[in-house]
Amino acid sequence: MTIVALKDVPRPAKKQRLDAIVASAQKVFCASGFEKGSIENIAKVAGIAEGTIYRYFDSKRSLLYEVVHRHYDILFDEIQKTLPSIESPSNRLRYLIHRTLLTILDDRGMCRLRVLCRNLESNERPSLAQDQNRRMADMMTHEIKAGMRDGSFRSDTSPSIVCYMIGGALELTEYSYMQTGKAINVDETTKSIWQTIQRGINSSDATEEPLAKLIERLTQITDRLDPA
Amino acid sequence: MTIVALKDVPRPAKKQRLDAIVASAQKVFCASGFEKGSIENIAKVAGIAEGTIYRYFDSKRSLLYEVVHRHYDILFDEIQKTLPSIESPSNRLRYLIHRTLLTILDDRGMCRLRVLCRNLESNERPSLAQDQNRRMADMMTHEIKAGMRDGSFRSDTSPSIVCYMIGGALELTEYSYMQTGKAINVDETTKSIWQTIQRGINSSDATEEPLAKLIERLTQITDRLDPA
DNA sequence: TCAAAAAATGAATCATATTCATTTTTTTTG
DNA sequence: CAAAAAAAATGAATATGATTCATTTTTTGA
Repeated sequence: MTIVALKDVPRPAKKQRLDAIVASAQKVFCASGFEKGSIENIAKVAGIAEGTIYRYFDSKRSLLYEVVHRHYDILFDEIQKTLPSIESPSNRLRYLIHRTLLTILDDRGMCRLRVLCRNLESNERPSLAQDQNRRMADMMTHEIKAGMRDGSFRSDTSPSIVCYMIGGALELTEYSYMQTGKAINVDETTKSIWQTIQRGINSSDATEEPLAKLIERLTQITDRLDPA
Repeated sequence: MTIVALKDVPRPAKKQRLDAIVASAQKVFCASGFEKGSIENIAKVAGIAEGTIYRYFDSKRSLLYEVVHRHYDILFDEIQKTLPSIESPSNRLRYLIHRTLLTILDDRGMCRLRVLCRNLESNERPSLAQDQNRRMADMMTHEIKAGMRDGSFRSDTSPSIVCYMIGGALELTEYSYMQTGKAINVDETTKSIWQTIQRGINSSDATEEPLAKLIERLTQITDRLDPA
């Protein structure tokens, strides 16, 4: 089949065409995966020739990167806007967990692409994909350090390891959702992750209440021993 | 170049040839990665024709799976032998973390293959690669549940999430090592992961020591109030 | 020793990403 | 406005590398 050129319809602006290519790529990659999703198909969906895609992108892979990059940009923009309105490092960290889980649940096709991007063999520079992960890791690390500074987290906490634990749990949750399609209970999962982390790194909390009671008792006894 | 057939050298046994193919594949994949490591090259290293590989394996991918599968078999065999000699669920869980980190540090090339296998697009059955992860996850889950039963871990622990947190932290550590090549401090990392998890899921522990001191004091005072 | 059967071979096939000479459209200029 | 130059798009041709298969070589066993 040959595409009939309607001479009266002007070519779309560069930006528009770029957007169309990225959108088609997202559709095709989400539906068929990266390997099975062919350039031929993407071009067909965008209604253009294969060669045209290569006027906008170096390679199939850089097209994938652009799809994922745009996706993360939207997510991070929203997070940047929300974070300042949340009170403590503790609550902000909890929000990051919760928000990530919402993103995962939002679109199973995108899970596939995110996971793929993370682990695509990157012969290239430090790769865009990793940047995105580091960006989230940096936000988490930032909150953990803030919490350590203001005394709400233990000072012997290793920010990077805690960050790995949270990030890793989220990745495996995403992976499981991608594979099984079984919906995540976002609130429940947030609670589980948060609870363990919190107990692990909080300065006091759990210990505080029973200790306070004991001290109260001690004081009563002391008062009796030493009456005014 | 044509390989000259020396008629007097008999063909190696099937098992031997299989092993040779797998060994060559491991060498080539570790050195060049999966995409760049060509069947042509693997055949050359094994000293056989490309076609021969396809008499032993369906596809390039199933060859990769076999490489990784054998690697995990060796690891799991050793773990199975060691686990029964370790005392409590707590200590066994700690051992699993430590042992995994040792494996990661052992061979950076294999990190590449493990990571790759985890995230290769699997159109196939529940895929071998996932089996291996599940196997480790099952061992961890088993210990966590045992700890909950015997009262050393909190009963409101979510085994799967704790497992994700440990496994995820290990995966990200591996990933980081694979990318940067910066050696992991195995003992230090084990301690960091374990400390956080332990505080997060242990029934008492951290609380115990200060409480014991308080009780000691209380007893002293009571003794004074109530002399024999 | 010779006829099957099994194994190995490597040239041919196939599937796709990528390139590039040609065509179409847009912009510039006289 | 028309023609020339520049920019964009095209899709057939190329390149790469996995996979197949008709043919050759080796082994088996009667």
